[in-house]
Amino acid sequence: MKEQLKALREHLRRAGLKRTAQREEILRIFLGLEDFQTVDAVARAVREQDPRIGQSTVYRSLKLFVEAGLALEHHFLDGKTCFERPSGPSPRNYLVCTSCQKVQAFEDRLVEAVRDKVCRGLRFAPAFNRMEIYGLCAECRGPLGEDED
Amino acid sequence: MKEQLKALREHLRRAGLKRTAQREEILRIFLGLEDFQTVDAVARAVREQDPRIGQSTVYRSLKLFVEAGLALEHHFLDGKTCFERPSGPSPRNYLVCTSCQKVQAFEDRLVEAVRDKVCRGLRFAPAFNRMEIYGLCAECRGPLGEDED
DNA sequence: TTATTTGCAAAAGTTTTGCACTGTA
DNA sequence: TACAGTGCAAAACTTTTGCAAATAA
Repeated sequence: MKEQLKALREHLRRAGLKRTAQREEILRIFLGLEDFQTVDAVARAVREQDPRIGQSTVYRSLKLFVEAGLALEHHFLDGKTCFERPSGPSPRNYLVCTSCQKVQAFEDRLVEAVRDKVCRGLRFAPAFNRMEIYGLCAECRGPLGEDED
Repeated sequence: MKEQLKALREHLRRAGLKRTAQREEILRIFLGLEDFQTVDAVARAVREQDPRIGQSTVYRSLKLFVEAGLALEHHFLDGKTCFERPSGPSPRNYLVCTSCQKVQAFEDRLVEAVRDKVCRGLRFAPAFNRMEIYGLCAECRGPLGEDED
């Protein structure tokens, strides 16, 4: 069984919520999509596979997945809500291509070093942080060998 | 005359747009508010001072200010649109208090160092970047002298 | 004069909610 | 059985747009 399905059931059990076919179906479909989909895209994919599932259930389930740690909600530049399927401990740092809109996550412990330095100076107690870099991804930038940097 | 008003007029002139009382009035009110207000808050403040100004004009003006470089649009954690009044070249790095919702900008050239390092490795051509740190601000954290870090 | 801007109200898009019915525990 | 979850449609928000009247250049 998929670990995420297991995690969902565990979360439901602990929270005293019920295990339903819809929740598991929506999770399965969500996990099968490309990463960083909008609610609408998820809802359409769900409707395609099972038109009997209502869109409010999709909204409610995605929110549930966020609570269960199975999804992360984002609002990049355009403000549209989209959801990430975190793989492992999430770095929460992103490269967003302004041409093709693709998002890729990255990790770099220097980010946390900056966070600690800044927070110490301002007496800010950090809970979590994120860095977003907007620009052109390797693909949109063109073939290798071009004048770079 | 305020430099921002000058900048607005200059932008209008260059873009072949018209200088109107509403635009200048909304700018004045916007500049007088606390930083990082939602559209709705700006619209309410405008309505308070001059009920004859319609809310679509507020929306249109804020968008104009963004184009003119007089405002920056943000979507922090909750996804709500809010606007910053940039002072000087904007650092685009923020500390967001999860208790009182206050936002403070910060600058640290290490952020740009991280950006360059990451982008070089992934052939990503950065246009701009931002870092957001969520947690408790000094004020919400409590009085000085408490157990810190 | 002429094209832009405004205010209004309607429309469009997104998310939430009330409620009767269904299904899980 | 009891209560949470679902589907639907309506409501609540947020933002955009069409259009006639007003206004800047």
